[in-house]
Amino acid sequence: MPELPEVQTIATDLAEALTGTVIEKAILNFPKIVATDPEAFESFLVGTRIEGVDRLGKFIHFHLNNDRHLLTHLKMTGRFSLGEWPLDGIWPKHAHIAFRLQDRAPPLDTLFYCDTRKFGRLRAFHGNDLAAYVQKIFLGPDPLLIDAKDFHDRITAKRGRLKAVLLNQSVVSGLGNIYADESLFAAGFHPARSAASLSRTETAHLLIHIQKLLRDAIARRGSTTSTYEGLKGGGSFQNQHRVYGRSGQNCLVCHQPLARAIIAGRGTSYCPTCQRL
DNA sequence: AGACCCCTGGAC
DNA sequence: GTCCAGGGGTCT
Repeated sequence: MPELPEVQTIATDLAEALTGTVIEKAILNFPKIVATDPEAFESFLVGTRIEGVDRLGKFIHFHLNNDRHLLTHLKMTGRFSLGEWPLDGIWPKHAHIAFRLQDRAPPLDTLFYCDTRKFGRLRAFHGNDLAAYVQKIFLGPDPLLIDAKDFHDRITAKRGRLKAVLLNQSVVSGLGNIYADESLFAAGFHPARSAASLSRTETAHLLIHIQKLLRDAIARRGSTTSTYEGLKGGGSFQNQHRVYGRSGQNCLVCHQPLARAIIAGRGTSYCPTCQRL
């Protein structure tokens, strides 16, 4: 499941592969994957040039010319791949959109959006509409850019358990299940602790661990799991996980068994000894 | 805060 | 066949 480091890796790779490229043609194989008007989607894109690709929380943001924007959320299983324009209705498995790239030769003349579970969504916007959409969903600041005071104010303003608050994209945008569990372990906080109870010192400590974890994970091109695949293959940060996917195994610090709970509706791995309420 | 929903594939 | 994976929207 792509989270901030995986989405960052994909966006960086897309930017390198596609900046300056014109979208010659686009076809939808599964219209529901487009959350804005699917009828208008293809003509919106035809002839536009990709001027850059970056990340907005867990969204991938394609900057197009003429103040047009394409926002993609990969959710659980979305991915991009390069391939050959589908002839005779033959598409790669789980490919839902094809973007034909100008001045590229087969078999790499097409960008595909693929998504096994079809949870992901693409949205096409003109500039002002993009800003309005980001406001509408209350997308919070990036955890890599936020300062300690703003982080403290946002975390402690929410009632609820700390893990649930970290996963709330309107508090900070980009953390998912893996990096929430890993950062709580690294910082020594119990996932069920009340978010509002953290002191200034504690939120500062937590933020330092979140940022270090995200930077290390980006440096390793993210975590490869059963469902994440980047444009150029997976990352290697899964080898650094200390709690995610390890419940029942022993804590690498205190050697007691890691526990599992459901918090915020998500499977949660933590060390009951090292992470105190 | 929790339940359900959107979906598919892999583990058992 | 049943359960599980879990981002995020929606409803209670």
